[in-house]
Amino acid sequence: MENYEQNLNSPAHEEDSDVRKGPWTEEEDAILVNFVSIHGDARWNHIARSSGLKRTGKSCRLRWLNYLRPDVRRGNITLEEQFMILKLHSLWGNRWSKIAQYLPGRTDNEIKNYWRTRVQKQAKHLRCDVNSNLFKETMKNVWMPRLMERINAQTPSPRQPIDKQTPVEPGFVLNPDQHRHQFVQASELCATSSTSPAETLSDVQDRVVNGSGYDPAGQTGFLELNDWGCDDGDNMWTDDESFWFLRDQFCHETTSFSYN
DNA sequence: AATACTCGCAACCGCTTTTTC
DNA sequence: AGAAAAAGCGGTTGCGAGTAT
Repeated sequence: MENYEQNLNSPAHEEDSDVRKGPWTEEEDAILVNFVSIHGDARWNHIARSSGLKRTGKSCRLRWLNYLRPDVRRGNITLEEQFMILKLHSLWGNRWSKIAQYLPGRTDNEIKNYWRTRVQKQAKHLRCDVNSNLFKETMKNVWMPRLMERINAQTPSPRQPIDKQTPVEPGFVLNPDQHRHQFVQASELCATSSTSPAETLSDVQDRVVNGSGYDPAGQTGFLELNDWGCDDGDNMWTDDESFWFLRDQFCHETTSFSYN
């Protein structure tokens, strides 16, 4: 731990060989919070020097943004947030800070970690490259509808239902009790778009739905959506306009797929 | 109970972009 | 206008906790 905290191989531009690295202590946190509350969260190098912390400005900024900022939201990523991440990543790729702007309280670092630990793990289990069209199609046509299905199932919609705004189209089944759209099961989906010649979307769907073709040596079995690290009880995000906008948009996109 | 392994996440690094002087 | 400094960003690393053997 000593080596970790006192890495002497710091970059040359950091003249102070006394610079601290590694995990922040409670005392350091308190100093930084106190200093920022008085002087504001700008000019990080100045803060680093003036506060007496033996940290770089970059380190101070990162600690503040990712941990100490009062509006940082901690805890499991909700289903709605998962949906947002998948959707926005499909639009913008690894633009973590841009994605984070649409997830209040979440940091780019957290979203990046979520993607790497959960989503890339899914790709690995499916034996797809995370950047492949095949995996993207699977995301869009299998995981996102299932995620939406679970979101719809767990909470009443706080907004005007979509079915009152738009006609019901192929690809949707209206649930009259809840006035909500219920997505078809992934196994019933039939993609109309093309996929890689070596393996079709339905091949991957087969692994998703049935676990067939899954490497038995893996022993862990196929990961369900429940395994994506969400907490079903944590659903405080359904009032967010961004989420509902994306949900609506996604519902329309999904109509391009049809039943078998 | 001990050891090996896996996973999640905080924090670092290097590069790029923006701001300041 | 240009150089230097600061801020921002995405990729990567490695610690520590939890789990499997």
